[in-house]
Amino acid sequence: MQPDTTDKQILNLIQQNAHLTIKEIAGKINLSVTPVHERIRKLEREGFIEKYVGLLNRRKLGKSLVVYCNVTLDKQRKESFEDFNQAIGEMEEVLECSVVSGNFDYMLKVIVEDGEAYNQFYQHKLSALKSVLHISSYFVISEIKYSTAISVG
Amino acid sequence: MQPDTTDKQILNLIQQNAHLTIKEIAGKINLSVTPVHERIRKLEREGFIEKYVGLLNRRKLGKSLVVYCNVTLDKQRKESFEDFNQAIGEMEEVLECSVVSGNFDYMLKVIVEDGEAYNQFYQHKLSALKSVLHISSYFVISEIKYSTAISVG
DNA sequence: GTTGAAACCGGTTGTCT
DNA sequence: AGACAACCGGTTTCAAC
Repeated sequence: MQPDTTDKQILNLIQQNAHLTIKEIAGKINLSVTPVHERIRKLEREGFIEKYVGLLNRRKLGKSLVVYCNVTLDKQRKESFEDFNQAIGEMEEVLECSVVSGNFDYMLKVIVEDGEAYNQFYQHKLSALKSVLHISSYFVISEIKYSTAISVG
Repeated sequence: MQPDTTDKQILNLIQQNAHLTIKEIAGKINLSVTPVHERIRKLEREGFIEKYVGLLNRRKLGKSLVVYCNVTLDKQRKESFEDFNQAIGEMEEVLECSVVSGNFDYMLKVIVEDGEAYNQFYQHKLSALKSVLHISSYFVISEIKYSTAISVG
């Protein structure tokens, strides 16, 4: 079942602020608490809402450096992809990893303390993987925008 | 003030699941509710926890295509950066945007319905910006990992 | 989908150690 | 700083419309 307009309003509110009370949501969309409560449970049950998370300030926690990496694998090797995917899944420094089209194979987003920490990660973890052929690193100098909210029209 | 070990345990739990009750958190770290409650309020007040959000399933909502873009600006133009930053901030398709080191200027993460929607975005929004000199697009074929949780050691 | 009521449970606060 | 207990408010379920 696809969400109707009311469901989409609720989804938009929840992906902005998961601490809104049902009362507050109901007020914003001019409904009473009962249907809002039912709709949220349904959206959770059917998987439109995957999870609720707290977003932390990485700088205050000492994670000042974000790096995007382009990784190319050695295609000659058997099961390169499975090995790589598994290893990446276990690396806490890697927040995002996707297979992409184009000149290289993977796009990664890595978060670490600083340049030295990235050097450690690069040398001892990422380039240490046998399936990795080439890596290009792009250091984030300034974060213009970061959002987890997709546009729900 | 930097978070101590107990604070870090709380932060790790909250960035995994913002719907844990204080009781549940207290149980997991062998404390009673009072100190857990106080610590969370402090972590919020001091900005270690920035916000609480619901994460949606983009595929179920019809947003099947993720594209990473490398954008180069025309440096000759005055105020290219300010113009570009402002325009990007208003584009709902762009979830992440950072200034990066290297061959190009910006790394973007864009989420849209499908190839046709990306084409519309590319032609009428992104490349329509006067400050943009060059764009390279990398389509996500498979998402291996996506997390909002930074490692809090 | 709305209202109202009731039970329940988590958040919140004060007090004591 | 943590434990305990009491209070308050939101959540959840139900019935009736």
